[in-house]
Amino acid sequence: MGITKAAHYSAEQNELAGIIKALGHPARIAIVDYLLTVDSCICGDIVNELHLAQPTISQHLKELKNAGIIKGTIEGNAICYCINETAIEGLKNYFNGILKKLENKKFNCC
Amino acid sequence: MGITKAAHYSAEQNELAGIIKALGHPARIAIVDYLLTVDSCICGDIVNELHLAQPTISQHLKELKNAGIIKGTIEGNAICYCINETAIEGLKNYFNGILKKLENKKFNCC
DNA sequence: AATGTTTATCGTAATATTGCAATATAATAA
DNA sequence: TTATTATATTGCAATATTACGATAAACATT
Repeated sequence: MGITKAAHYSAEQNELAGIIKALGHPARIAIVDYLLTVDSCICGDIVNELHLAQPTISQHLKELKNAGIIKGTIEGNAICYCINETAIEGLKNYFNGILKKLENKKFNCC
Repeated sequence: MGITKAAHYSAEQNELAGIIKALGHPARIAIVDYLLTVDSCICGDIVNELHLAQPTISQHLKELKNAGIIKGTIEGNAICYCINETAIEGLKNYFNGILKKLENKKFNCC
């Protein structure tokens, strides 16, 4: 990013943008896709699934975790990552809220 | 962004990440917020609302438009921007789909 | 035609992101 | 203890994003 002026926006706008930004990369969409397909969630095999080096995956996982989109717990040697349902619900509600506001608008002219 | 390897992901993943990324900035969240509050959508006053210079706003509007999140039509001298309901529905459906998949998963252990 | 108004584009500086090799850390296995 | 395995961190090069001043383009008004 460049020089984002976070101070100009509300806390809600900054937080929401942060969460959404975390999903705004195909690798991280792919990680979420993958977490949904596997029934176990010991997820070292993400490195084999995506064509990215292990440090790169680790970095993407960290960003998803910081944004609250995934949760991780230590499972002995490995780490268990899974999707944080609450965060996804929050995003669904945000977009649903936009749709409801659009219904109440007098003009959405374009 | 750095060196994103778009070729490694599916067309759906790339497209979705692009749309989501467009909303992953507080200024663009604020623009969407603002478009929802005004009943007219002649939107030159976005420049007064957000604390950003006119070229910066124009650039953000362009990105939102490229991503399909807003639509713009020429209204004489000015331009009328409004939210593209279809795109928002798509995003809502994506997150709703994740929630449904989570319900069907045997383990979401974390 | 000349002026003003509104939005877009260009060029560029400052900063952020992406990806990876090398290395570190932490737990397990031999 | 010494490997081995799994994940994280560091450091860096390549690239992308953000913001803005200057300017252009398009239309409206006088």
